[in-house]
Amino acid sequence: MRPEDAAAIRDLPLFSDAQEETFGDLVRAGFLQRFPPGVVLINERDPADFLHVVVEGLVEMFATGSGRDTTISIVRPVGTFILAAVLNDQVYLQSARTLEKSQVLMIPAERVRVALGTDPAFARAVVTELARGYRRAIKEVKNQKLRTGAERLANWLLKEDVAQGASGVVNLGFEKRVLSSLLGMTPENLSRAFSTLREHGVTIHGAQMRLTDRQALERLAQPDPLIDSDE
Amino acid sequence: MRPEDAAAIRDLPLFSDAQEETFGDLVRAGFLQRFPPGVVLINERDPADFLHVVVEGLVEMFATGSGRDTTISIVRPVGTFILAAVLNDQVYLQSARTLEKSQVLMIPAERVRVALGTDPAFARAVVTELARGYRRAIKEVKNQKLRTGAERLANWLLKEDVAQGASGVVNLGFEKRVLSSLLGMTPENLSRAFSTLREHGVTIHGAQMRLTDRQALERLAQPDPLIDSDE
DNA sequence: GCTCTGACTTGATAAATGTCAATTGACTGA
DNA sequence: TCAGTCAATTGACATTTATCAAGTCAGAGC
Repeated sequence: MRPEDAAAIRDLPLFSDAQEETFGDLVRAGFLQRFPPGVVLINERDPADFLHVVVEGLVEMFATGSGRDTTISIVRPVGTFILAAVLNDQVYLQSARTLEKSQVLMIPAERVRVALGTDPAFARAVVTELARGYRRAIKEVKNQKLRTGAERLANWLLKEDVAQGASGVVNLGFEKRVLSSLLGMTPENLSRAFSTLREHGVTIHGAQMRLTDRQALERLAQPDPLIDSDE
Repeated sequence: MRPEDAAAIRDLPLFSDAQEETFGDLVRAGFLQRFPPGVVLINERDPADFLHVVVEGLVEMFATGSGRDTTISIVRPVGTFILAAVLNDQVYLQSARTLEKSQVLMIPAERVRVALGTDPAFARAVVTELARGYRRAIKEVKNQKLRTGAERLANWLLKEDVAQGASGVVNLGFEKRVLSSLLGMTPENLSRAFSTLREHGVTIHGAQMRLTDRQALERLAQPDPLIDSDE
């Protein structure tokens, strides 16, 4: 593992307060693997044997059921999955698939549970991270139940613009069909939602969107920090 | 507080492994209050000053946005809300309202955070509870995104029947409009969904439903333990 | 440069769900 | 017993979203 990768992992709030020994143990026990795009890393229903850390690339968390599938979230570097399954030693509720070439550190679940028991600072960080995960999930339930598809798209664009430097330009970074799945709609419907947004301050250029009238977009989106703010 | 209430709270997985002193501190610091039905106990956006324990009654967790509102969950005795907001000292993402006459113990948030830092057994229980909360929320995201309204109703009935003793009779326990909100649909649509289920093994008698052909209902519902099992 | 493939867009139609209004039934209070 | 209120049901219609099909475009491979 390159030193800068270890440093980036160390900087994650989950690990930043852990004792040096704890962090060293976790990272040394982990396997760092490279994967090409399109590889399924874990399957829902699998036992949670590893805590995965996305060091480089992009990973889609998804789930299937009733003959349908849906994207639950996109994990960027440096991000982890799935802490709750690892800590409670239960099966994964989601599958994960690389969207682009990725590097993933796989830390054995047992080592994470041991660290939880021996390092109080790490335990506190785990609590904070689990609470943040819960709050993000509640925000998503609200996003799905309280908003139409076009509203979810509008809010996603506003949020993503801020995440990408608030320049008024949003680069998608993955295929539109993944975005449609994340937002809870079909690819055709996402296309129609983008068409709707053309009249509300957005222009579309392939995988890049420009927010040309932010206030018009916000009027449609009605952003709410209790749904849209970062955790 | 009646001894049997304290015993019931003690039996909650969150508290059952806490040291006697920790548990005593938390309970003594709490205010036990009685509320009539229809009372809002907390509002979303409020600072999380208390961990609430529903000792008796029934509490609806709900949220509003875009001029709409939705029921996120129903808390029965003995259940708590909202641990994640208390631990991370952040605003509530949900509001709570009594559905019937209720007794609620309100434990100051600071005391919970102190207990987290001093009692390792309690801290482990907190981790487990936060992980369960996260997993429940992910199951709800899947429920909302992967299923139609009638499928959600069918699965709710199957699950609730088991929770009520698997007798084939489900007593709603609150108004149907609350159930419609919980399932993510309008009251009219719930009514239509119940009509649909009449042809799939369910008969409706006011607030009581009978499952007359469980297999027919399961064929429509397609229950999935990764969505429907208890956490 | 050409062909093929897959993502995306668009059109038409179907299904699911929401909105609005009217009616019915149960419950409460006088 | 009657009147009023509220929840629920049902009907009609509107909106949102899904499905299916056809066409377009960009990119990859030869």
